[in-house]
Amino acid sequence: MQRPVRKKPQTRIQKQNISAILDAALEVFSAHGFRGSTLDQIASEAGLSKPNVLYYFNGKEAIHVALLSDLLDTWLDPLRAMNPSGNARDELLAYINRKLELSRNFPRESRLFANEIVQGAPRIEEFLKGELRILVDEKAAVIEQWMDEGQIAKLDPHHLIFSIWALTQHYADFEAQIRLVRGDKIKDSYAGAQSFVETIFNKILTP
Amino acid sequence: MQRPVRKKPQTRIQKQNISAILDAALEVFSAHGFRGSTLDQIASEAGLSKPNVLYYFNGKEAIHVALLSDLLDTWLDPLRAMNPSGNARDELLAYINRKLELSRNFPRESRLFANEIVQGAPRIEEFLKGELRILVDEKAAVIEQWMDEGQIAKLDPHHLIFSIWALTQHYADFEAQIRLVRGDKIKDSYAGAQSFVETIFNKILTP
DNA sequence: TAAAATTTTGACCATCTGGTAAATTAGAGC
DNA sequence: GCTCTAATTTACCAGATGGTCAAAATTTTA
Repeated sequence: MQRPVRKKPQTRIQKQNISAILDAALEVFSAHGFRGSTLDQIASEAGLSKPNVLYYFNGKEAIHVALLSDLLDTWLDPLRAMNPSGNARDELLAYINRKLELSRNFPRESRLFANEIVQGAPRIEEFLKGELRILVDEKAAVIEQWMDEGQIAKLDPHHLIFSIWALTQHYADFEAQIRLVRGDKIKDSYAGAQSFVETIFNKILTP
Repeated sequence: MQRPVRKKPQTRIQKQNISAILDAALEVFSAHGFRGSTLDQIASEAGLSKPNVLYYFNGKEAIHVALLSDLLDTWLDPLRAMNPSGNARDELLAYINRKLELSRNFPRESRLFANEIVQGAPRIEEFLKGELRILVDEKAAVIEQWMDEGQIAKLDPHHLIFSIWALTQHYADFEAQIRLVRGDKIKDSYAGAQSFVETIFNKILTP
């Protein structure tokens, strides 16, 4: 009678359905937020019945938690990859590009995250003031070091990081606004975004 | 038997209650999104009973629409106020400061807007591709003119506007993230924000 | 102050939603 | 094929939620 819940996928059907549910849930949660999403929507999107979905997860909350856990893990990677002993400008621009790529390739994940934050981050508070904060403080110190060495312009390193987040995530999180304001003029809004963001950060970082 | 619905407030009680409801709804909607908010929450926050709230508005949707209408109107003002015959850098920096002030003074309104956009802007699509788009295109042309005159650096004017939105709204919309990442170190996160944003846009705009 | 109009309330609904239990079906291993 | 387990479905339920209605209370007006 042991449910597959909270055990790593074993059978092929489990792997397949759990991944279908998570993908469906990402679609739905990122578009409507946690409370705005229903199990019926997720089930239907996954091509399963509601009770069948609940056979694989202990509840709506559990699906959401599973999604966020997966996400938060990869969310830190781009910042973590910034190398303190590398060249300041190169490292920062590479970080910016990694963030922009993340927004381009995983817009649903970005919006899932955005939904959480806009609504006060009730479910990821611990992550933000724990892991993320430690990493940010650490990298801010690195950036400050680079500034002291004169490699890049002197700015508030925390605000610099925030500005990178703001600009890169904006293209995923506010995609609807950009698309509607620009109309059908532009196919891939990231094309221009990439070169624009690179240009302005080059200016920003120049001492 | 005529309900006060959709008539401009007349009696003192109407004025008072309608404004209490809108304020409560702003609080609740901006924190939980449309579907995440309940009439009970709004009623309780407004200090009224649910049927009493529905005496003043034709339903949950109507309250939301009323809020957004009020908001969208003022949302355009800062951009609209940009004077084509003024000095480019001064006008842009003034615009940036107006947007930042709006985020600082009306964070709930900003988050209400953000919630809408992140979730695909279902209720303000017409506004975005109508009024907003026209205004943006118009102002983008002005900015391009300034660039051609050599007053400021040549950049994609649309992306420049998006970057201003991204940076200024970030402080309101992602306030939770900033607060939790920075911890209790900082009292007013806007203090640093204002000078940071001004600094980097000065660099960005320099030819 | 009495009549008329406005405001508020309490009791109620229909529907939606997250979730459960038991029974049924499909699949894997032998 | 047979058995045991995994997977799926059908039928439900309890609580939440948006909304209604008529009666009661309050305010305004004459």
